[in-house]
Amino acid sequence: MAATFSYNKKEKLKSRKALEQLFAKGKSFSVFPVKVFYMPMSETMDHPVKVGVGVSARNFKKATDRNRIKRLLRESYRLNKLSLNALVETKQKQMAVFFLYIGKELPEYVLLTEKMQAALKRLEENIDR
RNA sequence: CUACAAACCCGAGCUAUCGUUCUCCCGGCUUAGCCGGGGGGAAGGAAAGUCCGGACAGCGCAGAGCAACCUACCGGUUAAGCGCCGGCCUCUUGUGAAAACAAGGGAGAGAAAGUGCCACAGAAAAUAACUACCCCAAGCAAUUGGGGAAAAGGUGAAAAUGUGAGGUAAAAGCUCACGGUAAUCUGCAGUAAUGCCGGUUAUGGGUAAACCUUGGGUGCUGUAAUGCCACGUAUAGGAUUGUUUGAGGGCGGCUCGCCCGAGAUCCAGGGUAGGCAGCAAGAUCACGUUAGUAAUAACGGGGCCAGAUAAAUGAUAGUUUAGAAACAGAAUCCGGCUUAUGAGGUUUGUGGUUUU
RNA sequence: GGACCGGUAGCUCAGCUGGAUAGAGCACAAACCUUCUAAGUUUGGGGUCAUUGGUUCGAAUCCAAUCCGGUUCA
Repeated sequence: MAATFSYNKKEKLKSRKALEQLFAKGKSFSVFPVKVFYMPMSETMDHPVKVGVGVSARNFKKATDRNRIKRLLRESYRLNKLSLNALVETKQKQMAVFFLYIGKELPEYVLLTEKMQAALKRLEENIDR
């Protein structure tokens, strides 16, 4: 697959079953204000790394705010995902990842990009464990 | 010219790079799909609150009674409405000597069917007699008893239709005159609410956003409805109950009636949580003409304008308006109402200032 | 997406149905008791009854709209 910055339907984590498993059995760490859930998957998927994003409706009542945070999360993942994807692919693994925003204020794009880079780096370190 | 208020309009444009979703065309492949290239569409005026009303679907194309809920001046408008338009009555404010005019508000049927409630104060708060007044009786007298009488009495949100005259023992709509209010009848104007003139009757405090009465209306549930396809498990276990002496059901609260009827309820455990239709051409949008005071309707030719499913419009940089736009994100679809909202524009009203 | 409930003192609640004093417990403050503290006793302060409007003589209570918080169905 070509190394692009895409983030289309295939790369999204959509299955309700997979999400339940991820939250129940997956591991997690947080790089404030983002909490990362991740889990290696055994069954084959149509893309090696599937990613979802989310915000709590409790912290952000307005739908526009939630939409914006999700967009920013997606954007920062999309632009920084390359090395993780390459690593996972060379190791012949499959992964499900979920980014949950746990802050209580609207983030700046620059800050969120930094945090996302840090989170992805840590994911790469933890990939074998 | 400026400040404030109200109503309406508008709700951002362009360029570059990287991306999302739907769709059409072309090409390729290992052809229910995927990949590559190209074209096109892609949130709102409120998408919101869920406060009303429909469309559509299912429930037996739901039968009777009660209950419950909604609604309430009149006419028009609409698919429909607690919306909108026009009118009537009424209240408040302003101007005015008044008539009236202007602006704004009105859950605007019935208190003369019945029941309830009306604190404190006050004689009394609704079949009014405490004081004072008048008459009769008793008593030397103070006074006591019986009756008449709503004309006077601090109060109170509210006190029994106002003024004047007659009348009387004292009084009283008891009678009369001029009024007020309510009901009703004739006539006139108006489709009607209602208004005006005249007559009759009454003079009964308020409260129906207290119960209630009257007129009108409502079957219920909602697109996660509903129809279908695919996949999977346990045709297993325990308890209670029932099979014509009828469990249970027919998605509304109760009763009745009708129909179906061999399973029903609970416990523990197991499985699935995918796809297609519904689902995007319609009470549609903008324009024009005609009818109408208006809401709105009819006609004409023209346009096609989101369709996702952990859920699509973004990020970065520059630039323009005007200041790195405010409120804010479709989820079955429409018509309203309500609320939030940046800058600018238009109109109307009020105040101030300057010039003539 | 639909349905429903609530908002009263710093906290937990009553009062609302049925209209006229805003109250209870805990907490807080002061005094008494004690060598001191706790406990106990007595006293006190503290409320735009979520907001706005309406009905009424009078509204925490009735009605309407709005804001905020919560529950529930599939």
